[in-house]
Amino acid sequence: MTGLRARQKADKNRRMLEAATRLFREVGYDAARIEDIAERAEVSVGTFYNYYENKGDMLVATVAMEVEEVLEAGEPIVANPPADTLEALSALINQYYDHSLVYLSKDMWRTAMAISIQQPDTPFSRRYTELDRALCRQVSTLIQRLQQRGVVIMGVDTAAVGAMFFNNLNMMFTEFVRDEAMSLERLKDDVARQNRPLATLISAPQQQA
Amino acid sequence: MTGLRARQKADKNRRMLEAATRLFREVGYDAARIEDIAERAEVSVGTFYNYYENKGDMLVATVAMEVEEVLEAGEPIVANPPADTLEALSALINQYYDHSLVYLSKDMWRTAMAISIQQPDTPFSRRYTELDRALCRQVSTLIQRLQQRGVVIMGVDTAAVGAMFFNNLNMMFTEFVRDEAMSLERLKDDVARQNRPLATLISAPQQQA
DNA sequence: CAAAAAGATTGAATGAGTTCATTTTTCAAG
DNA sequence: CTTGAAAAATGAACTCATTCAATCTTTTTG
Repeated sequence: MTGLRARQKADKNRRMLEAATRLFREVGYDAARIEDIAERAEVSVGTFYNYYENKGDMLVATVAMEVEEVLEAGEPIVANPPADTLEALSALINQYYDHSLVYLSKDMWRTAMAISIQQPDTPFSRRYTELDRALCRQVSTLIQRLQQRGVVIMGVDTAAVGAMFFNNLNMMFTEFVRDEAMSLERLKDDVARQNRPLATLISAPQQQA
Repeated sequence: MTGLRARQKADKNRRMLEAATRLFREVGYDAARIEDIAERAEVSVGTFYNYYENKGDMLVATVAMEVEEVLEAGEPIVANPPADTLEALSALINQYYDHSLVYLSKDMWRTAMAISIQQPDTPFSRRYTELDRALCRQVSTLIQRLQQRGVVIMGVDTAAVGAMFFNNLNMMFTEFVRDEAMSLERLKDDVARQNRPLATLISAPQQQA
């Protein structure tokens, strides 16, 4: 059986994560004070800092959970994509976008992005970066899959094209969370429009019916 | 003649901007205390806050100056670009990148980007966003110019393609400032590689010599 | 089981950004 | 030259995130 100490530790960690996630959503990141999080989790402020390097670390931890889900939800689409380049891309990307606001608010995204840029060497920021890489690879893999199926022409550098699509969708998502008034639909439309030229140019000519 | 008050105000603002810029470069953003900036500029802390909403606002002000220069430096290239799509793009983009570290350190860039994401509604953040838009338009204009000269094929949505190139170069620059170890050369090479497929696909066939 | 070592917890103290009631300076009217 | 009002400047006080020396709990050792 696991030692008492290990169990207590896991339990405290769970309580803190839960308290923080709820508080972040309830009052926003800035207004959620460490003292409050600690109180809800029934630990002291000092204990919080034994588990997390700083306040931002805690937020990035919750974001990482979300991105992992997004990544997983993308797999079936990559495994069995629509037979049209732009449609396949949109299916994957819109899946990302639709999932993005399930657990997190725009405010939380903004803060998480800001932290991952400003403190790139904190453990959870590194994890965030890794997840970004994984998403980028997933897009590249989709292109590669389409190439194998003859939807995308041969001789295209799938890694380069995948990176380009990904950087574009990522940058546009950043713009989306920065603008509180921008809707998900608007985001999807804009990105689809931007993707169209490259998607069309790398596509093989349509088969006749 | 301008009133005494207006002159004093302009002078104080200049002193604060100068003090802040120098301190940021000397000791980094975090270590530069408002108290020190105020002392160097020979004003009180309170006065600092009469001119700038917060510490980050001051940094974004200095960044905005830098971006304006970059934008200006890009104009001659757009006016008279190399006759090859990828070369023209690289010329403009590398100009951006080379200029980026003249006044600002990676640390300052990271902080500025973080602020512009986290507090998008502060006046200087809005200016930063505007400048980003202007850069994006500049890239689109370059593509359009190449199209007019027959280097890029007709029927390409230059705004969409320009946005894609820009979002890619911007995202890659973010990655660059996040990674203290990444060199400018590495950044340029990576971006050129990513741009190649789209640049090639939108290019008109080479004229025979 | 006792004692020592290792691991965790604690919360008061620290320090930096930000606020705001008060004071000082400038300007315009009489 | 007053004087009242508007604008600006001020710095002590406040709010939090973060630290750390002291204390407590669990585990290991003899």
